[in-house]
Amino acid sequence: MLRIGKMTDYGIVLLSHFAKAEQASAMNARELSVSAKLPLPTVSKILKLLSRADLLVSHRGVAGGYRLAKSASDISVAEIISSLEGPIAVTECSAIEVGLCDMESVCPTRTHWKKINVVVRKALEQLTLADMVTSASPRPRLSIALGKTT
Amino acid sequence: MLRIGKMTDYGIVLLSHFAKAEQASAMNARELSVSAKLPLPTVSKILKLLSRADLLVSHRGVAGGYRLAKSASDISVAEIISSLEGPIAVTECSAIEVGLCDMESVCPTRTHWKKINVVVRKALEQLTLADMVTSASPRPRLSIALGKTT
DNA sequence: CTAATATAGTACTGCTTTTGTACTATTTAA
DNA sequence: TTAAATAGTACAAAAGCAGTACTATATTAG
Repeated sequence: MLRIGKMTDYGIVLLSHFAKAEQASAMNARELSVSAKLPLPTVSKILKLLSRADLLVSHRGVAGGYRLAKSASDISVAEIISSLEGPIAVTECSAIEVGLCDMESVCPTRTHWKKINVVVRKALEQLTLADMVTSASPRPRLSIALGKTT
Repeated sequence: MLRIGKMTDYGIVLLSHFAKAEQASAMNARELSVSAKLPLPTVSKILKLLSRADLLVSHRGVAGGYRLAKSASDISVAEIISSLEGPIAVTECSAIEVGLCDMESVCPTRTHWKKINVVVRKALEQLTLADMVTSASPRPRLSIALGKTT
């Protein structure tokens, strides 16, 4: 089913709130919890992760809060996913390097994941937070050209 | 982490065996279990699913077994994934239609998943089983052009 | 016609992952 | 100095998935 976690779902929702009110510099976790109707601890957790990944800038203290670290069109969906769920990889054995998976000698084509990952990651890098907020473009026109190097 | 289940992993491995020996009409579950070094019950389960999805053709009885239903270049990775894990969708609320998710009024951009799904699915439809078997093309040259309809 | 072989279907158990929460520390401004 | 807000860590509960076993059905061989 190619699942991405709920955390990423929430993350995009929260980031969308920032993107829509980009002028309002700072929003704190409680405000967002109310406006997004998500539990506060969960919101805090996600905002934390997003700021650690430099998608949000945090400001602590009394009048603190979070704000978008860069323009919504400069934040790719790939970035959002990898900050909330780790590197984009379809299975463990292709996240890092070759040679970790001890079954590599057994299965002749465990390299297939690398190919799949490349395709998926490229696709997600094209989508930005700005695209997510745009209610227009019901179906983004998309063409993928896949040429082999052989 | 964008996880796809192990079942799909195994499925691609098994299908690769068929693709490599495409002339050998039929292979049964036990043979494949040995050559792929995967547990027999698991192999059976996967082959069953793949044949139900018309990627393999089954033949029961004494000299029975499975064989590829069509050419490896006509089997897309998207097909393989959806036959082993259900429809390709990143979350439940975008698998089918709009209107199921009761939070749709709350979150202004729950439609984001639809956009993400379209991009990912398109990407996976481009990759075929034949690509998986090709040990050449270490990094498939890939260009994605994304134009908005607005 | 019977027996042997192989797939088809179903149901169940254990485990891993992920979600969600709570608690404590640290920073900042009034 | 105090209050407000983020940072960090640790943990418990729940959901999803992997893997196995068992039974039924079909097909071929003798």
